[in-house]
Amino acid sequence: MRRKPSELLPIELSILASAVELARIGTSEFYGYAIAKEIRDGQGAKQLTGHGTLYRALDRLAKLGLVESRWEEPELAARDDRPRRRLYRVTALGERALADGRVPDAAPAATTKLGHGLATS
Amino acid sequence: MRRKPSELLPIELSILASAVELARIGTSEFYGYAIAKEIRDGQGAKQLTGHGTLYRALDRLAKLGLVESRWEEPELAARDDRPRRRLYRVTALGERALADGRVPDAAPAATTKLGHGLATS
DNA sequence: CCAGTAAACGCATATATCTGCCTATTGACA
DNA sequence: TGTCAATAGGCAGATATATGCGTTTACTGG
Repeated sequence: MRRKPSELLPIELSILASAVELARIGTSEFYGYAIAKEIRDGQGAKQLTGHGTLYRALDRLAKLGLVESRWEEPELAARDDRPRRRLYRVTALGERALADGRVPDAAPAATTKLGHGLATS
Repeated sequence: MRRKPSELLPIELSILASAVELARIGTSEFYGYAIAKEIRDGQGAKQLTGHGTLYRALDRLAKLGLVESRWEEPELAARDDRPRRRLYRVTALGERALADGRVPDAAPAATTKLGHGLATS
């Protein structure tokens, strides 16, 4: 789909919106399956059929630095007798991205532009 | 299907056989999914389509005392990054059942027959 | 021997995450 | 503007276990 790097896709917006809403309610961390259900119920992104799409979207958001993730403590999942969850939280960058509706470019070549275009790796 | 209590069903025989074979090789404990694959590959029980059938068979074997189960340590599953397994091992009773091809009645009303027929619950 | 019923089976789905593979879409560039 | 390529989406399946529900099978009792 040759993504435009500054724009958020509908599904990504849905995720961030759901997550921020959850955080407002009091749940600071979320996980894929729960978001999937919420999006599906709310018709957020015209129904995601499988879950693959969502998990890949989460990967993208993580790569963009808009969310952070950690694995749930294994004992907790064991106690609740269910598969282990990967817990996500929206970063400050993520919140800004949602508010702006666009990705604040993480490597700010915008203002400073050191060496203008030199490979920073 | 109105089970005859003394007989083992094909799937139950398959499970016990696979498990005992595994034990002979050196793996004393097994788990549902692995057995499912082995049975499916070996055409043990004319292909089990879903896994529900197998897990219920395992429950029955456990209830009969032919296998024992325990949950895998959560940290181990976490380290291997996969869902937690329920580990089974064939009991002595189970081995005997497999050898005999029938269930040695667990509550031996056979020989002793104390009080002949009194409710033992 | 036949009817009634208990129990096993098959299929679907829930819980959770992730990957592969093919298709559809779209931004970028000529 | 039209083509190319990068990427997102969709479907399926792997990893594990478990339950609900309708159908089928087979045992048991009359």
